[in-house]
Amino acid sequence: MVDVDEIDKKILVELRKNGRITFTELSKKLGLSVASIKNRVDKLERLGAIKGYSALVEPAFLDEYLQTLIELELLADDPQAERALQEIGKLENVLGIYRKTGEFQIMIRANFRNMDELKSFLRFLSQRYLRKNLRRWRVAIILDVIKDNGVQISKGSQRR
Amino acid sequence: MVDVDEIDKKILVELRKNGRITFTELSKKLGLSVASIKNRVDKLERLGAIKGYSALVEPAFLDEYLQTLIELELLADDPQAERALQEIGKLENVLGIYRKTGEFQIMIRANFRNMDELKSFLRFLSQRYLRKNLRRWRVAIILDVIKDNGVQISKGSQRR
DNA sequence: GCTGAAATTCTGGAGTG
DNA sequence: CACTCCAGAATTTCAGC
Repeated sequence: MVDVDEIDKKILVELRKNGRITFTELSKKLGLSVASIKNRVDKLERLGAIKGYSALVEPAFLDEYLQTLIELELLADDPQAERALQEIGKLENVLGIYRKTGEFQIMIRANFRNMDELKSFLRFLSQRYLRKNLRRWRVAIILDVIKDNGVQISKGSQRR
Repeated sequence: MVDVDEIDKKILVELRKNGRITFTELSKKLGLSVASIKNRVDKLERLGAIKGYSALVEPAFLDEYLQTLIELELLADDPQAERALQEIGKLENVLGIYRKTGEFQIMIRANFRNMDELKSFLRFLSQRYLRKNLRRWRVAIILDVIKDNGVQISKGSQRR
């Protein structure tokens, strides 16, 4: 990775741990002026090293009582499916979509208000988007989140 | 969820999409004064609705060329293992740890610089932490991230 | 590239209806 | 709850090194 030095990497590590840290704090931690920190963060965003920022929201507060990991086995990687996944990614309750190795090539992380919503999502997936391509799926329920996106979640946080 | 109304939920949704949005911008989007937005965000953090903030970092910029999903099958949920998972969560390259249903009860999302680092992490898991408890694991390589933590990632971003 | 300093914008508290 | 007010911080821009 050209254009990115050790200080930049430290900035990335800090921002992954705390996405709302101020440039002022960063400048104290790393011993650079605020202006330099800003220049570097701007550069990192421009280079695509930082894709965005996100708050880690406890799903229950959005009435998302069901956290799931859904794996999909597709028959082929056609561009159709690729586009379908982009579309699915626009849904607010879909937190992550990953292409991966293994029996199931796609992993979706999605939250739902209840079983009915999950069921209609699965119906939606097969009917609307991945009609011929989707061979089977597997759903796991997330029982507890210990760490998420680089942020350690306090124990027993799933209580309501 | 008592204490959380529709406006609060909109705030959570916005912050999940953009964790660094200013209160001023939020106030424009939602038609409330800046002070009210701040009061609400403070409340949401206090209530634990917001667990933290994170930047989405393209792993290659941290020399993390190997993105993985590691599943663990544990023999029992003893408190030992619970503590071990907390410890593992302190590692910077471990982005997520989830307890879940299914054959494998734990899913870890972790990034590595190379195969050797992955191998020593797996050795570490079984030797150091989960000695008697760990029955087996399964590793999948993440090939592409389409959406992550509520933030859509531009297509073909995994190129290098 | 980094810096300090000025201009602008945002945040955090106190207080009001 | 939501609002205004305002002091103090943080951010942004820029000239100079």
